[in-house]
Amino acid sequence: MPATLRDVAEYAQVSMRTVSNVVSGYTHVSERMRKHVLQAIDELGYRPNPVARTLRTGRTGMLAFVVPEIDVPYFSALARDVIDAAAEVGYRVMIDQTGHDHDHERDLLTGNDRTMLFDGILFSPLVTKAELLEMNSPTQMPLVLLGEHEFDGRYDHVAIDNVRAAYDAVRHLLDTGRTRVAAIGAQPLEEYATPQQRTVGYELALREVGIEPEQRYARPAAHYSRADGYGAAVELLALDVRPDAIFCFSDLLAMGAMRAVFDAGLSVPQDVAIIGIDNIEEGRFSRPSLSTISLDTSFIAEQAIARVTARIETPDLRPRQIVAPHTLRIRESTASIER
Amino acid sequence: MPATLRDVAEYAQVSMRTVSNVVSGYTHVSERMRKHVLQAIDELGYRPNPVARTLRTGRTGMLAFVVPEIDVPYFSALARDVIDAAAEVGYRVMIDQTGHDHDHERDLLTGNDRTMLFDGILFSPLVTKAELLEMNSPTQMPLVLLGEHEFDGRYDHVAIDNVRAAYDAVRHLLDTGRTRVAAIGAQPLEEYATPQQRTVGYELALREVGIEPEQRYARPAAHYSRADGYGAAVELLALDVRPDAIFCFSDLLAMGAMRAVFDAGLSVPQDVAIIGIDNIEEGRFSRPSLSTISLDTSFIAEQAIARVTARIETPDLRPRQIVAPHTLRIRESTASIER
DNA sequence: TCTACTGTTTGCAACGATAGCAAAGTTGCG
DNA sequence: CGCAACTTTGCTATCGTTGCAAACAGTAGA
Repeated sequence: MPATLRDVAEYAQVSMRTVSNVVSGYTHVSERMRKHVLQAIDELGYRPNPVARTLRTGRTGMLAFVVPEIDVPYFSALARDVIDAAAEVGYRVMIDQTGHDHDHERDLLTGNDRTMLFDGILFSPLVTKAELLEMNSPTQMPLVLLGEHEFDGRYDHVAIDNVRAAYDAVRHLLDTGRTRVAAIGAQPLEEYATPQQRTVGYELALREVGIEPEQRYARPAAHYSRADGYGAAVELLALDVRPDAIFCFSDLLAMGAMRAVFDAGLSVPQDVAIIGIDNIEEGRFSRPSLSTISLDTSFIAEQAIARVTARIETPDLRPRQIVAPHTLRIRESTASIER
Repeated sequence: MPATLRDVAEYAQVSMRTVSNVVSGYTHVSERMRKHVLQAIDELGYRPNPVARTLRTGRTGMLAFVVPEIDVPYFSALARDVIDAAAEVGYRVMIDQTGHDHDHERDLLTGNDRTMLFDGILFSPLVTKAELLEMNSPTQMPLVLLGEHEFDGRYDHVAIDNVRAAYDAVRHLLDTGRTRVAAIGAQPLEEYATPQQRTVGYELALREVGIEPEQRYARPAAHYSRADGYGAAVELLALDVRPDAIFCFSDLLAMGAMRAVFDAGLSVPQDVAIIGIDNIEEGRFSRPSLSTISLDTSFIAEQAIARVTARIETPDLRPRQIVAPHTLRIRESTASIER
């Protein structure tokens, strides 16, 4: 049974209020009293109960970082930056994995769950646009969306310019002399904004050099996993006119695609160039190393934290859309080939 | 301002007590009344405040999964299984990254921090043995250690047999005809149990076939990262008598080591065989694919959850040490070579 | 010496939900 | 009609902490 504030007060022969003042660093406490109380605290091994404190103050000092799958390298890398950025401003971050579970996401947003344990939420959404719109309203929990951009201004967002990022990637492939550029990661459902936008960028770059996008070169991928990348690439390589480059919507897809190329007895980048998006560390050590679009995750994290903390202080801020920078990282997987 | 129990009671014209009975599924409530109250709850959008409930009942329904770095694939994969296993028994899991920060770990264990927000902790520790022993005592928070085994029976553990796992890995290298087997991952500080035990297994396997372990073939690694694996492998390859196999204490080290071998103009497995531990997905898609010791993470997760929930119910259980199975996964990186 | 003021300390209530208890009201059954 | 079982209620206490305002002490100025 841990010691409470009351125990300390009785033990030190002072009022609970004074003990509380000492604990929370209230200014008007004499040095003598402070010492006295601190000693009592120490002797009883007292620790403030954060639950009680939260009930009273309404603040938990914790943020939730919600992702579909924490074992996706991009998310875990981002999580790390988010945790660091939050620590800078005195918040702790708990990671919550929704696991492609719409119900779980809905619970979070509707406050069905333990949401009130957090002061704010950073959310990398999976659910559809329309659904999201109505959800957060009942709780009014400060919320910042990461990675999605196409919601109509009702929430704060931090994300890259997906159209531009895809354009830059494909443009790079074209610049190295490839002409049959395939894509992996398109989504049939139009509720998912990110793949939509990346598809737009992909087609834009192709058309700009006079190439009409071909339907059969655009393969869907359900989960942005290595396995999906592998499977999609196998299909692409089986086409009668094989692509000479593949733009993958994520590095993980690209890792799978690379392996599929090798298993087909072909070579990256000689036969097929490959580029991804995310700049995960795995791609720097792979063979060949993976060209990619690098997202500035620490920028994203810092902006998101700044935004959510601002909204905690001032709930009625106007929502802002923040665009994070991205840069092309050219590595071995898209090396130019002389013919 | 969210609705409270009192609001619901007033709105439905019933007592708070009755509302509480409905919410918590008390038996003696008529069907009519239940419907009536539920409707009021729905109309007001009432959600029980988990903080208040926790303060009253002492239960949060949440577990903390504490890891040094969430962006280490092994940890994020384990996190996933832990979350699933916990969901099975009605608990939610929050991931807490300590980031090699001893203070943070200490805070958690001493209850300095927000520990009381959780009913129990699953802990993949970083701190030294001696420190750990004293820490948890003040809080008595149910605690299960993952991945470490050498603490003297004061806590529940779930971990593989590290000596045996290392032995199996090295034995496999020897079986494929390699004789100069190096290791990456030893730790100079003896407080870290896992590397110690893996070193023991490594040396055991060597001696068993009459090879005396050489100091220069055992390289330390501070962080079990790709970069550390790369650096250590570069050093090994620069030796006048180059090793023909490398046993890495983690798959991540192995990925770095593989890249170092290629950068030195050599080949895996022809010139140097490489094996790791963890069986991360990355190693199934890498080129060559990585032989490894596979840990049964879902077993680890299930056992850990079973243990911590049991301890939540019955705090005075005798600590148990649970050994998780491991299996050798032979892939391309240790293929036999004919000479 | 008395007032004014700053600085310290305290008592009470409240945060929102739960639990125990006893009593009051309702219904069913013989 | 009376008794028992079932429902519903009001009241009060509790979890541990902090906000508010008042009370108290001590010192300086008039």
